[in-house]
Amino acid sequence: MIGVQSDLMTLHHPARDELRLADVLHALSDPQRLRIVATLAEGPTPRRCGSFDLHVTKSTLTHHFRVLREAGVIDQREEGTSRLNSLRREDLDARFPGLLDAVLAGVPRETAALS
Amino acid sequence: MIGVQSDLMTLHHPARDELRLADVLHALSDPQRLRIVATLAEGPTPRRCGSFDLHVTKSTLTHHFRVLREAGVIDQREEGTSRLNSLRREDLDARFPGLLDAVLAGVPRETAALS
DNA sequence: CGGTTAGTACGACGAGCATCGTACCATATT
DNA sequence: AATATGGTACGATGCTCGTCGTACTAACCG
Repeated sequence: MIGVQSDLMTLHHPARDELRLADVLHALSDPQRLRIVATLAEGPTPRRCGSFDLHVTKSTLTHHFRVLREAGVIDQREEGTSRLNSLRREDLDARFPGLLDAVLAGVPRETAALS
Repeated sequence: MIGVQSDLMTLHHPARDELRLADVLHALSDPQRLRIVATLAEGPTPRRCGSFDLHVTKSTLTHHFRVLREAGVIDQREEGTSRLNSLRREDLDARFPGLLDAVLAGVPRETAALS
């Protein structure tokens, strides 16, 4: 027991119809996470966790990615030694039409810092 | 000093161009506050704080209204013994076009409980 | 005046959050 | 095998949050 989400379990992603608005908004209500989402939205290709230039440690990064994933904002797939992150655009647009676009349009634009 | 926001000072509302996305999202990331905003959006007339049927105490209510006001989501005006709340629709739409509508459209619809 | 109504202020409590450091585990590369 | 890379797990810390209760103020109604 205890291994509720341990070991070989796949990463938990909420299903589209399980997305809760308050959780999504909370996930987006942090500047670091907003930058992650904005960067993710800049290109269609999934990105490695490490390719985001935020000034936080690796463990903090892991934390933010988990928050985003568990709220259903991003999708994380294991790929070799990395974890590839992508926006769950379709699901978000289906459940909360216009929300993601409105948020992305409002993200302050000093978000350069690509890899 | 100290009386930074005390006594007879008018309630502090951030100006339109001072609205910060993360703060707005955070203000909206609580179920109770989402209900307040949704209820406010139902009619054009400002509402008293007490006219929202949330199951929290008065002091908690006060807290939520302050969070919403300080994030710039609502406007509060003193009116006799009450405080009239209204959505800052124009300001929000100007700074974050489509955001409020997207959020309102996504608020779970069990929000009856009018006065 | 006394009482009611609408709301704030303050203080408290438990929970959660953002952050970090250290330790650890895979998978590659050399 | 040794090292590097990309990331997690766990524990800790300090702050903020949501909630409450009690006490208080201000305005209105008799």
